[in-house]
Amino acid sequence: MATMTPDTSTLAKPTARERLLAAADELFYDEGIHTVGIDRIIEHAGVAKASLYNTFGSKDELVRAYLTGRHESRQRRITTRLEDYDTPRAKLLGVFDSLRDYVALPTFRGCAFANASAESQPGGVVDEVSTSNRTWTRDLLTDLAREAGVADPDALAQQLILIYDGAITGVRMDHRADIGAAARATAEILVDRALAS
Amino acid sequence: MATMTPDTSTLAKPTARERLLAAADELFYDEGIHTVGIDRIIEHAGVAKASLYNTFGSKDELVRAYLTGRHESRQRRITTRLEDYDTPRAKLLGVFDSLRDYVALPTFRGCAFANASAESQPGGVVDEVSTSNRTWTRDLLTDLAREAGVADPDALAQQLILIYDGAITGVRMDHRADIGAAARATAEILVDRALAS
DNA sequence: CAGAGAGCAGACAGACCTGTCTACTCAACC
DNA sequence: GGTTGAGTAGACAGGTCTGTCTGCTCTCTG
Repeated sequence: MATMTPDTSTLAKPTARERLLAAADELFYDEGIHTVGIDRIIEHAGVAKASLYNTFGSKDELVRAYLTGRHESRQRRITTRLEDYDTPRAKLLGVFDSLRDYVALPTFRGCAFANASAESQPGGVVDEVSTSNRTWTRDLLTDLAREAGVADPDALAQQLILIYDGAITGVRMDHRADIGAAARATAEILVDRALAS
Repeated sequence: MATMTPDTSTLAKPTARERLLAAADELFYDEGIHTVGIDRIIEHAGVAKASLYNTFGSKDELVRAYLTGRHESRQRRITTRLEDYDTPRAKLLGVFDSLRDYVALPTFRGCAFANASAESQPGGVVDEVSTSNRTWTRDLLTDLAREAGVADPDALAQQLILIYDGAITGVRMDHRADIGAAARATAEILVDRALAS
């Protein structure tokens, strides 16, 4: 049963791929994709340039890996969080509990996909990963709204996405600590209103 | 009474400054600031490189002029629109009428300030202009909410900003035509709820 | 011990970017 | 008609960017 695949997540020193991905994640997210050059990334990762190009092939593919990683860790973060809640209504609001905690982190600097999209050509790598990330969120909220028994799940999901995106932009631009809580409260108003009708 | 100042907005050929600003506005907004080089701008403006540096001094100052122009035209657009409405409540919703129309334009590509901010160093030119733009919006909504007589104008303004920002992000990322209307409808729910209590 | 695979260090090519500078044109105005 | 100001065209410097390539050093495994 036990395979020989090394458990890279718990012990031993990280591979070049992992260090590159960690460096890209930090630098791209903090400073933007165009602003951060290959040299900064390999220096921060403590890795040779050849390792980057052997592993990823191009900066564009590194960007794809960076965004894919963000997408997956976001899915994990929310999915895990929702296990703490029982009812569909509680899960809907749990998404906003997760958001509230997330935007309060000192490392928060907005939505990685929106940020990347702002400085990329349409139709490129960024659009691909962004789209699947957006779809996942909308589906999650629509499904939960349906399970909760609201009359128009699409409409409620759309309202909640407005709040969700708005909180991310607001914290990013205004640096107000209370926006996460305000979003959670506003979401509750809209959920309960949809459940009441 | 009639001065000799040429009315550049109505007739005659635009000055180099105006053509540069128009080119910067279009290219920076469509493709991002880092992506668009000086050469593309002067070519699009039909202007010599020396004219750019004589007029603005640096690319950074051109960026500032671009964002300042966006800020001012946004103020004009909303202020003018609000003259059509009588009551504070109608004006609050008028902001979202304006938003709904604006995000429906084929040229819409999100918030110029948020986009610029995603690819700029904190504390630079972008932050300066962005901050005044954000403050203006918040003050506008807070003042209108107060005039409308709601119990907690700050809270309502915060909720409406969530919706406002969310609509901009949503249209930008999802390309859904109906988000503008959904934002208007959600704003109405929150305004009326604040007025009822 | 020998060999292989992974990674490191860094030079280099070629493109592109910002900003400067020179030399020329043209129109307005006293 | 001469001067002045605004603009044009384009070469150029100096830096930075991505991506390639060569040669070396580990470390693990058979």
